[in-house]
Amino acid sequence: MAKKKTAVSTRKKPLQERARVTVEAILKATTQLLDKSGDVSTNHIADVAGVSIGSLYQYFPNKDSIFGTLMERFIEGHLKIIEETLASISKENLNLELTTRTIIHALLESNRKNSRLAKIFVTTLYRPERIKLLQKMDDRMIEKVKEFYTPFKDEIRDDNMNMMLFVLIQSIRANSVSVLFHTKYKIDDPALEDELVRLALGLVRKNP
Amino acid sequence: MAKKKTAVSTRKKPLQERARVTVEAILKATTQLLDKSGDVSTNHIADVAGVSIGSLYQYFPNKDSIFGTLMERFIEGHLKIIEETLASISKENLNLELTTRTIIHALLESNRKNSRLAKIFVTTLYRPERIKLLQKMDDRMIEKVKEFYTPFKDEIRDDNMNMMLFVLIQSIRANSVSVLFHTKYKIDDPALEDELVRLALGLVRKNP
DNA sequence: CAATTATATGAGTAATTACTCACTTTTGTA
DNA sequence: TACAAAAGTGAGTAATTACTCATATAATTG
Repeated sequence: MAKKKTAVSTRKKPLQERARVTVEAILKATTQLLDKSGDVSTNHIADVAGVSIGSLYQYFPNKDSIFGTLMERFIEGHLKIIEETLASISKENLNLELTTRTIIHALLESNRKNSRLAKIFVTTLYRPERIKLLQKMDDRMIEKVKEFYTPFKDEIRDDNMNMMLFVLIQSIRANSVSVLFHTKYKIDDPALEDELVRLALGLVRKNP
Repeated sequence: MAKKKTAVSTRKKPLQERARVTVEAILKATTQLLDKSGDVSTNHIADVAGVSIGSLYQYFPNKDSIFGTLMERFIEGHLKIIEETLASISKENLNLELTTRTIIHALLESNRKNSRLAKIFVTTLYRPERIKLLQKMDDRMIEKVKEFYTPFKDEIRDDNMNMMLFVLIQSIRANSVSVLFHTKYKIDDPALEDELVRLALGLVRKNP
């Protein structure tokens, strides 16, 4: 069949190490195929992963759940980056511009390294079956960034906080992903980082 | 067959009025289906359009070309909005903030009214077969916005001009589309417009 | 009013493909 | 070692679906 909705994940959780290897191989193969080839059928995924199609369906209830898993990982990665930056910044000598730049740099770097995942993100994100996940993840992002900015609460605006952060997050995400598709504007161009820092500060800073 | 690449558009151009009606019906039906239903097969599109599948293939060499046409229209619409705003602004009493707000307002309004098309845009844009079109359209957008800002060249930055405008365009586009998928942040929330205006000015204005 | 060209039709088809299931092999453990 | 549970296999299948083509109708033109 071409389409089919299987009941929500009643599949096995991998318990043994070899099973975890299988699952990872499937995810890796999917990433590769989504990036390169046109053929992202489950059979082909299984082939490339060096695994039988039966094994694939032991751990993923349907094809879409593979994409879903990849997407969750992508956002989790971003949340983790913010957390780590949050933890690493020195509590003395706090500097709004510098910490903003640090986090933007880290996000850009992450998208550069995981460009495949990042591209898949944008091509599979805005599908009806994903919207809820998207909203939940955006909420978490906003909370994290809010936390990130608390040490600077005297410097930043407090009107419109949520919308402001929403716009900030969307902008950084959109730019750091869309450059992956462009040849003219590149993710490792320092000018991109500069513009995003300027964008962020222009948004969050109180008007003097 | 599930996939097939037909030679590039060797199809008929609609000459008579009835043929143009047919083409429009197909595009309209496709828009509807992409927005609502899961079934966007060509047969179903033809059904909803009230047209035979044979007619569909008289004017579209393959399924994807329908999406391509829709996408071109979407961007053409945005370019037109900028042009119109450009034409309408009074040559005296030029005001950077006001004109920026005018154009952002118009773009948001356009996306609100054509929300279906806007959503399709984002879900079908970043596919390998579209990237070239995307780049060409982004280039045109940048040139248009550059033109838009020439009357204010004393007030705005002139370093990094292209990257600056690229980031600006991506940001406005991403935000005005992504809110269409969210329930919490809405496209007709005045706060969104405010944030985008702030974002734009923060990016383009010279540092005092 | 032909003759020509444009438009419309839709049953048929060849490919593709998501997923199942009956079965085998491997691993953990009592 | 025996047994159960976990993991792995892959041929088979039922749907789906993009697209063709032989044919019919409508509009245009001379």
